[in-house]
Amino acid sequence: MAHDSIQLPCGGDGACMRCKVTPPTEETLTCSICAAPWHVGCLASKPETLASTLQWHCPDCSGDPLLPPSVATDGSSSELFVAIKAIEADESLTEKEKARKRQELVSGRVEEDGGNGKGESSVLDVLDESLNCSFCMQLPDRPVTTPCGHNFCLKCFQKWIGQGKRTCAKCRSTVPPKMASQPRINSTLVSVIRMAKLSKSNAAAGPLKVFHFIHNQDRPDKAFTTERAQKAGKANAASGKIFVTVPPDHFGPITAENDPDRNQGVLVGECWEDRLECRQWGAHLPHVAGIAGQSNYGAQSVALSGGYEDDEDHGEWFLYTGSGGRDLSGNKRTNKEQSFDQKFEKMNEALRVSCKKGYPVRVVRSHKEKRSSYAPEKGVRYDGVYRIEKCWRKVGIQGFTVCRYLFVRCDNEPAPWTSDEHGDQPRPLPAISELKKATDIFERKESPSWDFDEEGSRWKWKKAPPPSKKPANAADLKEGKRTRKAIRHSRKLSTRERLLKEFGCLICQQVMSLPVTTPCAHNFCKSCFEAAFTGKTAIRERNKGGRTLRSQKNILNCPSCPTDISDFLQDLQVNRELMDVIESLKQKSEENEEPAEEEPMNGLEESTDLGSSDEKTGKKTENVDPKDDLENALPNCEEERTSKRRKVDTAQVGDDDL
DNA sequence: TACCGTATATTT
DNA sequence: AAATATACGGTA
Repeated sequence: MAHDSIQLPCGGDGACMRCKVTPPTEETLTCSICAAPWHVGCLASKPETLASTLQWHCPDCSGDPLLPPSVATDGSSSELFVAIKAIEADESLTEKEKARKRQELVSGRVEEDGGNGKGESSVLDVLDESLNCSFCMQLPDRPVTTPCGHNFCLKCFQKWIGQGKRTCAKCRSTVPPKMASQPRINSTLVSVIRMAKLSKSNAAAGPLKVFHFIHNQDRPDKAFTTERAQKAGKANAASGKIFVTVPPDHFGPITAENDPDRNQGVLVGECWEDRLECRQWGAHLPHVAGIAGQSNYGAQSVALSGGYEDDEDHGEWFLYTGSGGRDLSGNKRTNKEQSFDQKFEKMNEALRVSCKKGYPVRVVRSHKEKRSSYAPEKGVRYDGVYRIEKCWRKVGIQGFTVCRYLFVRCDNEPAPWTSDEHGDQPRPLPAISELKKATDIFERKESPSWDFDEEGSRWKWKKAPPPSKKPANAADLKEGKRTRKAIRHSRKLSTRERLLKEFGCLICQQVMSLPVTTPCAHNFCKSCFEAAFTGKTAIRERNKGGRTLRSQKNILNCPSCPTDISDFLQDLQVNRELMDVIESLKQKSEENEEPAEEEPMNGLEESTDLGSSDEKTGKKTENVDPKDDLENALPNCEEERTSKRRKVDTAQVGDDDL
């Protein structure tokens, strides 16, 4: 975790890691998110108000999540400051209790929720009771799960690790090095928590908004152009039909109007197998290059694929590196070695134009980015739009100059890794320490074209987007016929049922019993999980096979991904917190047992029945696709999508067709 | 690890 | 209009 800030918290011994002094209590400040203590004297900016003191977020945490809107009142923060100190000094309290007390102090309430009487609303309580992160006592933000089955916020966990701890904060089990260095976000929990929150906030309001994670269902009309290309495999394939009708120089989200096939647009969280498939949905058109743009017009999208080691990903914001500086002679497509300096020209200039104008830039993340906690584990995922707030040049890791860009998220839909019900709100820019050594610093002077509209509480175009210079994809215009959208209805599931559905085992697809969570953040029934390894011993002799046999340790892969989880298998721990949640949900579901009216669940064939005379090869029927229902709970997280299964989500009420 | 079909921006 | 340069892919 490269911390950009030179501000540092106090270490395990209480000494400030920056100035090395152990500050007195009154000079320490505790982060309300990660609970780490900081030396006030070493902070660049101190909270000024009472409220902000109580809700103070440390530089690590505040660089990223929303800061509480700064309160205008000045204040004698001292009293509350003192109150907090008192709590912290109270030896009779456990850390947990302290954290809770702090929270209560801050919020001035004992427990959120309370009201809303209806049984439905208390699903949040169910999660709350079992799943809370023991650092901040909130439902985990970007939840990560230790092999011992305890759930924390990513940031709280990283903070803990950053203090040199290598044990679980809850049970003191050892945290494996891989988990410490590359914690994976547990997407099932992300979805479930968000869903629970949504169900609460929408209890009285309109239909529940669910974020679909839909897999690309069609293949290109013409996947290959030449025999040779076909033979050589996908890497050499022509990219095929573009399904959306936006022009190639379209900026911003792709909306339903431009998605004739599905009429829903490209939603945050959508995943594709590879860059070619991603391209077909228009999220990022170049199938090799990381930047889509034109130097005199702007950049529409970027990919984070781990190709540039200077990149630094913090989720809602990241530092991106320009392209070029590499020797591509010899017919190479990429080259890890940089051999000359980058300049603000071509694609790098295009990015600078988007910065200058404040255009929204679509961002996709690829599984190839291994250093980021926010990368999908497979394929390519659309993560929404970001703005480039500033750019500059600096000497990169390899010693040559690189162009740098600060991307900050500004999308109306929540990012795939948060459980927030809403998208971004304007956030303060993170402090970037490398700016001190930067040259050619460029910041936007004019007001951004894409900006937050306070009235509507949404991001939108404040100035007209630049006129497209290219024709919209004509492929779809040829047949005027609209795809008939499959009608899929199912009986309306209660919130609890839908939540339960999220807890599907990745193997049996039933609601998990005795759930276990792998270090790679996949969830299974304990029995299914174990069954997947029966007959495979932890020790195996490898007499054959071309390789030399080195360690005796068997490589046992997660059933959902290539991660070696043999260590995890050795000491299999049930995720009890998760299990408690499931049990409570089940129990309450049965209690409330309302006979739901069965509605016909019809065919949901995913629309391959294009009205046109397409030579659809009718392939892609690889999946038996058990019509979904509670029993066939398909987890709907992109991280969890392992096969070509299709998510059949039906939560939207008005999703009928023409 | 080597290698190549492709798409597109930019230059000729 | 055609040629060239470039690109954070993907596969055997």
